[in-house]
Amino acid sequence: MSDPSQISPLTAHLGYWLRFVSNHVSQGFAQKVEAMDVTVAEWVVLRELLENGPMSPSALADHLGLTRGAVTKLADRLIAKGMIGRAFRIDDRRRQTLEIHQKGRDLVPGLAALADLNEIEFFGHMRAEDRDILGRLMRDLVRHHHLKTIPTE
Amino acid sequence: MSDPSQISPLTAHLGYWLRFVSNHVSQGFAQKVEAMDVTVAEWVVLRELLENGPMSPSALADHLGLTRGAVTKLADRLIAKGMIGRAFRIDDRRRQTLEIHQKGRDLVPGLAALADLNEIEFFGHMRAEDRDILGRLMRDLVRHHHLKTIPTE
DNA sequence: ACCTATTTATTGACTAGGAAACTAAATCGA
DNA sequence: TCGATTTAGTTTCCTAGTCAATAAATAGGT
Repeated sequence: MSDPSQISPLTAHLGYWLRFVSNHVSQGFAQKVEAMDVTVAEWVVLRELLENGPMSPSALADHLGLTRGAVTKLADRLIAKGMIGRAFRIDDRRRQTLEIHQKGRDLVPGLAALADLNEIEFFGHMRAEDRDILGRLMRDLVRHHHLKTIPTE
Repeated sequence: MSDPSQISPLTAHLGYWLRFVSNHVSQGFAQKVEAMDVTVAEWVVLRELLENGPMSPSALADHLGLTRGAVTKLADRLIAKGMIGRAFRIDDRRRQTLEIHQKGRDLVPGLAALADLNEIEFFGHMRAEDRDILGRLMRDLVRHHHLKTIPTE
């Protein structure tokens, strides 16, 4: 029963390969942006706030597939760096709105260029058709499992 | 220059989708194994020690693509749970050997079954052809970028 | 033999995130 | 109106990993 030969190898799983590749893509991007004093997670938040405008931590959590706790901490770090701000509401004092500040806004174009560069470095060699297929498969998985993501498509 | 319309959306990047999907797959597996009082990282270690036999923390770090510090902490947790053991050597007292204990050994088949289940839950609905394509694209990326992988196949 | 360099593992400070308990505020219902 | 419930956000504790500094032991050169 504990015969190792009956256990499928890690590498038999698509999840294994996905994690493996994804980790390297993120790591590559992390190295590119660290010189700008921004982490990958922080970049995603900046990008999201710039594209969709100010929004609540909860909305951000839904969009990015994070917990609210994670967003609280991310926001704290970004606020400490002066890149975003918290605005409290008068109508409902539980709620707040996260909005990008000029310092954060100014960083986005440069970071976006690095993101594009990273994408090209990693996937640029693939045939356009294969890139399309990969994108379609990923979006299909997100849709099929109702994974929360950005509703702007 | 800071016109948002000139910045490609996050969702235009394959890296974004890969990260998004991969995170959910790993999280799903983490939830399945937590009932057995094991984390994903711990499972990978158990599986590695069962398949390749006792080895040093350094060797384990190389195999798994982790730093030694990470392995030290992982090993500490697994030893605390009684699943593996540390054996010190007399010939070179810097070195040690990590070996799986019976309690750990007994867990591996059940955990492997959960890994298979997770794979089916997440990718089982896809057409076999699409699964093949996805696996091929991932392996091609690993090969093209010479990403280090576990040599235990 | 002795000093230096290298190797092995550990530790502490840090980023990153999840789960669950918690606080505060608003809403709902009788 | 007032208690109960729901909601929004925070906090605490945990896993997980990095990097850098450290300690301990061995290896190597003179």
